[in-house]
Amino acid sequence: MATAQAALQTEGFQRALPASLRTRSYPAAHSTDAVVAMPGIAGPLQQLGQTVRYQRSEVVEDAGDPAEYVYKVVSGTLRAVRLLADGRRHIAKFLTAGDYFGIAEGDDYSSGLEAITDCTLMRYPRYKFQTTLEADAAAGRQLFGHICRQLEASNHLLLLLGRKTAAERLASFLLSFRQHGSSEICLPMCRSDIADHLGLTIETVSRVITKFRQQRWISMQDASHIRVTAPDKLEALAAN
Amino acid sequence: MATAQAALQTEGFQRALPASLRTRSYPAAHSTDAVVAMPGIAGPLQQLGQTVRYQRSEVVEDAGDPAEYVYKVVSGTLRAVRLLADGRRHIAKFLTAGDYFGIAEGDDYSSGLEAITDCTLMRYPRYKFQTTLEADAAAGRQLFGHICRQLEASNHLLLLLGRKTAAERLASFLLSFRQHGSSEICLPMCRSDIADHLGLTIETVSRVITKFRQQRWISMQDASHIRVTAPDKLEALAAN
DNA sequence: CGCAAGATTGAATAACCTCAACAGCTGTGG
DNA sequence: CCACAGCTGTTGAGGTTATTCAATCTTGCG
Repeated sequence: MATAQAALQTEGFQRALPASLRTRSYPAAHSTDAVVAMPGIAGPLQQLGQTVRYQRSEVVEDAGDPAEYVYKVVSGTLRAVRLLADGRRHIAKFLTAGDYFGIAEGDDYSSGLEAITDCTLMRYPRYKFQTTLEADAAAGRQLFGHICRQLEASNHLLLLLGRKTAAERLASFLLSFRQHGSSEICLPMCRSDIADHLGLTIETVSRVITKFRQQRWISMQDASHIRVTAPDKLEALAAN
Repeated sequence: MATAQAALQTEGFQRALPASLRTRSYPAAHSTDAVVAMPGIAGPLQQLGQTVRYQRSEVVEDAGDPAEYVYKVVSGTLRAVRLLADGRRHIAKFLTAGDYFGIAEGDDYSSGLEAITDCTLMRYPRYKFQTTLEADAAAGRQLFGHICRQLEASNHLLLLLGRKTAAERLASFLLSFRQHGSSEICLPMCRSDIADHLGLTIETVSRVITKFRQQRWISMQDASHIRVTAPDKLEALAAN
């Protein structure tokens, strides 16, 4: 690894470590795994799942670890994280209530899962999950649809990362967090999470948001509470 | 559309049309839909599919059109295309033999499908496809696995587009086209397709490939036939 | 040959990143 | 209560990467 890096530096492809890596902290993963009784959830999966809780910043699963469980988010927000060898990070998805993690995996998790807020998850042993699904056609159909929507979301994000400007990315991102019928946006994640999701730096995220505010397209109570005052402008920028 | 664009230009978020749009041609979609007898394909789907052929540059489906068919590639290479309103383009995936198109769709195709080379496809009416799948659990499992791998590929590409440099993107791309055990790469697509897949311009793609050649990491017979002479260097750059 | 399309190369520019400083908030301890 | 440290977010200056614009080269084809 270090030798490859050195070789590259002599041949014109060296790359400085991004500044964001210096300020980011990865808290240790002391999983509590508190198992709680969970009555009254509909569906055939309820018996074989456990309820588990994690605190803000806890690591639920690391990328590369054996994929033993499937998780379903009950409450809270999490991030699905991928890392390059030198620490550059991408967040493929923010997970909220109803989202699954660990379904479309091979033997190992291809991305990590980390709690952004305190959260509650249902955890299913993967082999039980699969056999149960095969027995229940309706649940299988539902899950198939879920994966399809997730693929569509990924492909949508590909276009954003491949072809949109920083301002367009932020506009798309903010609008995607709008609740139906409200102009209030609450962002549970910090700027570095947003930056790593949109393929930008925290500084660029901050500057674009400042510019939106100066244009009076948004107003802010604090860094995580945003009101969209000119949705048409943002929609024109997002353009999709 | 035009008004939104004008409004933006007065407010500091205007964006010039990318140069690549000027040189790119979108051939008319005169679909031939030649139906050909196709004997001897294994699986329960063979009866309800038609074999259709398309020539280089023909449009199979446009993004936004009603998703009536599922396609399976028999031979040739195609591209799954998404466009922004101003013409910026992204290619989410290059499809080759065995790949499906149209499975994970809602009512409409979310991306277009265009033939890069002359190609042969199996075409299935979508409703028949679904009902057949529900009747055949093994085929359903297989397709589920296929979608999962596709989602994994998309997420992998997200990291590439979000966090990798131009040289790293090209290295990853070239290596992904290596056939098992061979150092010869044959690229069926042109530079603008590569650029739109990797989120770059044709000029940048060209420059990086030139640099690889100058470093003697690759050699080229012509623009589409590349021999990898230093796979270790490319692998170190791709870093994944 | 002459033309068209794709590919390459060069020079100048723009967008975004890096580095650095600072502001605001929160929790801790005296 | 205040001082302080640590962390997140913001802002400014300057640098780097990839883009834009433009010219040239290559290849295939009538």
